[in-house]
Amino acid sequence: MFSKSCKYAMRAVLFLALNSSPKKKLGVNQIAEELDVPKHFLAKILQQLSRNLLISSTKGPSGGFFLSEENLNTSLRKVVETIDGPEVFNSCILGLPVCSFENPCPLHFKAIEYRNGLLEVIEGNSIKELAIRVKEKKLTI
Amino acid sequence: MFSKSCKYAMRAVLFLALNSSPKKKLGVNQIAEELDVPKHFLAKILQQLSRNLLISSTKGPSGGFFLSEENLNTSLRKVVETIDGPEVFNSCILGLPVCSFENPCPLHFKAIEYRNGLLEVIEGNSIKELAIRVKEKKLTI
DNA sequence: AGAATAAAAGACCTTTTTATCTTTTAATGC
DNA sequence: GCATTAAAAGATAAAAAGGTCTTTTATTCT
Ligand code: FES
Ligand code: FES
Repeated sequence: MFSKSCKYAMRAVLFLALNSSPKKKLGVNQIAEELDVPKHFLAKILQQLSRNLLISSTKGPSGGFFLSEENLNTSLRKVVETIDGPEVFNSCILGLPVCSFENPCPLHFKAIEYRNGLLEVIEGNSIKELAIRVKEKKLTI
Repeated sequence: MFSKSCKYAMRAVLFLALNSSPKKKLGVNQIAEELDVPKHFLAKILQQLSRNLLISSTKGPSGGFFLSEENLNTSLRKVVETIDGPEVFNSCILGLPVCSFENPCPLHFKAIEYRNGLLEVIEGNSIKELAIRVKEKKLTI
């Protein structure tokens, strides 16, 4: 479903939502260590998210990555689509050139159900809301 | 979710279920052309399935690939697991080292629902049954 | 201004996946 | 037995994904 980059991205964003703020920025090192992902690779991903204004960052001493209020109020779907492209939620699970109700593959209806279920979670909630849920339900990221 | 190889494999198997029989074998060329997939690549995949006894084949003139009655009565899940490995339906959608009820990620429950829905289709039906459904409902493969 | 810090950017490198091409082996029909 | 056919097998190559390292740029603090 999601590329590794995308998985790292989602986890990092949730981690930032839970552990950073405009006055408490985190360096790649900390994030990478905490999530146990390769740090240079994560840096690339975070830069990409930053360029696309999905996360915030400042350089220099006491700089780092964090989520602004605006960042917190967007959906994880944007993060996913920034990394894996807009087609992730729109392509046939069997690889047919188009996924449609008119020309469904044998897995289409189940697959759609699934995709919609996931979208419900990552689009129906803001990053802030997801982070709250993670904390309350002690979910792992 | 599935690798390209796996997608080709699933489609090819369904295609064989619909268009071949022990007395009507199909060559890679025909299958590849019909499904519009790279033929040499498909050949490799079919060989792998054949080695694992999920499809049948004979060499020589009037040889080709086909499904035996036994092949028809197995599940697509075996095809999937032969190509993509047994972990496809068992790994965390966010890439956490383990996927479990005890340590769920934020997408765990929705993801599980999805996976189970897909499994229902590809494990709850034999390849033969799936093929019948494809024909009746005019599904695309 | 200058030193220190941390992200941004860019150049590489490695591995895996996807794809192609060639040679070998087995079956068929004459 | 020989020519033909088609899969099996193997070797190679191209592309994409994943990962590392180095240099540059911006910021902060002294
Ligand atoms: S057509 Fe295959 S998932 Fe929609
Ligand atoms: S823990 Fe992530 S899908 Fe189960």
